[in-house]
Amino acid sequence: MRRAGVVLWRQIEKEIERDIDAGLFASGSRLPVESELATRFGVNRHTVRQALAALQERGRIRIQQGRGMFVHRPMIDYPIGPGTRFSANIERQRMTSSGRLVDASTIAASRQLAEDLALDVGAPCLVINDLREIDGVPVAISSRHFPAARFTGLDLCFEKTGSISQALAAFGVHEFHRTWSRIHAEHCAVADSAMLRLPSGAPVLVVESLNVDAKGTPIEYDVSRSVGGAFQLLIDHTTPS
Amino acid sequence: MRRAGVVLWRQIEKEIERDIDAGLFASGSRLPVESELATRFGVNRHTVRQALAALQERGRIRIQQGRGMFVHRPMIDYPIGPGTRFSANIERQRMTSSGRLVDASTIAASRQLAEDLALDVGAPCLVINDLREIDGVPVAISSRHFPAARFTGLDLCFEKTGSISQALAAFGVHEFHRTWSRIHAEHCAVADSAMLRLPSGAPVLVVESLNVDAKGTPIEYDVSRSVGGAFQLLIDHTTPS
DNA sequence: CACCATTTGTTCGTATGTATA
DNA sequence: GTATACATACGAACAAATGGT
Repeated sequence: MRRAGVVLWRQIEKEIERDIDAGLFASGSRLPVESELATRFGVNRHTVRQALAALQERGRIRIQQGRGMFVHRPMIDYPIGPGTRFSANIERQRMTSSGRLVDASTIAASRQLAEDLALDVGAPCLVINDLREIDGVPVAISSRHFPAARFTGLDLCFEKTGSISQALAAFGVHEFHRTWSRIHAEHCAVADSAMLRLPSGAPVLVVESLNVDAKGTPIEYDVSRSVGGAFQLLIDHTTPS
Repeated sequence: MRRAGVVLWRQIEKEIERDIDAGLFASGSRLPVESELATRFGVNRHTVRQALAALQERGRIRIQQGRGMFVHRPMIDYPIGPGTRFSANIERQRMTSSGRLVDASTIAASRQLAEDLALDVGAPCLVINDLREIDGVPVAISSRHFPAARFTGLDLCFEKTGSISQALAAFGVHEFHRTWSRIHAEHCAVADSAMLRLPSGAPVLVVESLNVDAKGTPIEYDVSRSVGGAFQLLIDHTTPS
């Protein structure tokens, strides 16, 4: 197990970090106590301590004397602006992201939805719910609303490609950008708690947004609910684009 | 009681709305059942229903068959951009806002804080904690960090005026703007739960931001924790200013 | 699982006032 | 003035959803 050329505590540091990344320890949860880790890795307690100190230095865990060690999964930076794309944001941070279709249906536009998508009240809207995962862990549920008249069959296209951008391209929309975002926090609805693997009542970050095509016509109204500590939205007020 | 010239159900709608605004029913709490309201107002159940339907249409209550009717205090729209100011945002929506100093202290800049405020690590920083209230209800706690070297005494100035803008003006800063914002959701810390009158664990919206003066020098790093359903941040991606 | 009470939703019918042609 | 259409208001009964026993 022990690789040559790399000091022991570095190997242990990497191994613990892998466990954290794999979701073996939830963010905020307690790590096993030092002595337990020492026996697991078959080394002295001092050796584990060196690894743990390094992890704390890099902000991966928080050590509190007398209480324990708590894993600290750093939030994923998520810049939002006109050109926001999910996968690109995540993959820039060396993580794998995937979207999975949960269900699709057609509803009649409510007053608010009609206003956002510039439709008549009651106009048919295609709703696609998809679950976004990062490194295999579900982090967000997205409810995407499209004018059904223009995008019938988009759900099938999305299911095949797994990407909204590609699905939209199949409908002739090669370019689109975000015009506004609305953000608030609420507690997780029971319906979502199962899919996001959260206790009902846990905080979720809700981001609503509107995408328009190159001509400025609204094409997608999106409500995305993400796990509380998963994302940190970044907004740069200096650059317009 | 019945005014002439205004139809009955409109009068009842207004009266119920007044009760909600007066805080007679807390946000999320159940309204009396239809029959009870009908007898209270001395009208038929249909008449109350019309009033209630109108209130739901305007988003003031949420009606659920079999469960009841629940008051829904709408989120306060809070546009964020370079020129974001708290009081101006709130007072635009016909509410009274006030800031109250909780405490002030001087700390040494951490690595992150030093980076944000363009200071050396360990440089003294003035921290002002203030509680923001709307219509007398606490909605947010702000932790404002200033370079102590430039702004010693700012806390006293803030305590007197109750406004950061005015306090800064006294220090020769008449113009400042926000360069970036970082946003995430987490659950309420025990320390804050008392002041925000929240159950510990309730969702809070955390907004970090950096203000710079006219020359682009960082003057204030701010962490604001607001009650989950209180605010809806609005971001307009089309206008840079 | 069935059963029940509570509460909102829906659909009849009836009567009245008001605006319009 | 009359006829028509529409919104308002009341009454009674039943349907449907919810939550608990």
